[in-house]
Amino acid sequence: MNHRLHDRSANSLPEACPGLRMTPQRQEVYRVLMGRRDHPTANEVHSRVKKRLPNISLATVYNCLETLVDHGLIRQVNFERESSRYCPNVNEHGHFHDAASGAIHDVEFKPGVNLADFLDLPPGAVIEDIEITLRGKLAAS
Amino acid sequence: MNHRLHDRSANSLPEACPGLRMTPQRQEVYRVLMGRRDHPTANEVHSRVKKRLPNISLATVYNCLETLVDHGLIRQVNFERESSRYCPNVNEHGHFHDAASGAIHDVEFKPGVNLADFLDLPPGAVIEDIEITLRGKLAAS
DNA sequence: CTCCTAGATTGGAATTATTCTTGATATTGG
DNA sequence: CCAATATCAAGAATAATTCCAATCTAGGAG
Repeated sequence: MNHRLHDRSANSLPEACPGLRMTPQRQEVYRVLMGRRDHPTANEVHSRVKKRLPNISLATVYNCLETLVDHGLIRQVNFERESSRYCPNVNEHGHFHDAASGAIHDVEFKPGVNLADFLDLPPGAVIEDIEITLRGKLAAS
Repeated sequence: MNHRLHDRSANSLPEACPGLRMTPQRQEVYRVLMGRRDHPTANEVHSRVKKRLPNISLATVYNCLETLVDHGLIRQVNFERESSRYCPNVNEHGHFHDAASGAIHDVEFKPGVNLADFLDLPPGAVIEDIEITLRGKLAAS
């Protein structure tokens, strides 16, 4: 049995993340996100985490999420003005929001595409972050 | 002097918009948005509108903006969890947020591009709305 | 091993954008 | 002109998130 690169099994934080102190709360918030790869809100994360850490506060969940986002371990995703959602997929990617089911699907870029290929960027623009959100329906296939 | 198609000079609502009752408040909210094509928040719109309609309430500005959005005359734009901003450009387009100046630039699609050309959409996805937000800096050119 | 300190956690209060409610006003069709 | 309907204003209410002050905890220095 060999190790896959970047195989973060759903149980642990990455062994070393510089400057990030590991705590049971952060560990569990991260575990919960990795375990079910949907896009929960802070509230939903709180509910899930409470199964193992019944006394954790919502404020702490917010803190943990913010810390994990700051360290690039998870991503924060916003849809319209709804509650923020959190996403363990740290690759550059977009989201498709299915209006019917409410489900959110990750949308990957096709390999080799470049933003400037399809967007008229302002001259001199250096892009640091991309957020692509699509809303629509999934036709019965 | 001939009329350009869709030339909405900065003074008036489109003559006819089915199902939309014109009122001084809506007129002025729209006028203000067309007059300065930045991306003001509801609060900023309120300030600007008050110059001509000193008694207008913020709630009414919110109502007017919502109505105009519902009728497709303006677009509502959200950045992260900041206040919503409103945009008189109703073409499909994205936004570039300059972190340094705070300015927001419209970003048009290059002609002829198709979403599915660069994104791996879920099978059967029918896109109804696209939101593309870029954050970054404008390098001195 | 114990103490000390920086950082983490908690619960609740505070904040902020937005929506809701209610009563007053205005507009339109008949 | 009147009734029905839509809009407006003001302030209360809501909901997500952040802030705050008071503990708590882990890890290093001694």
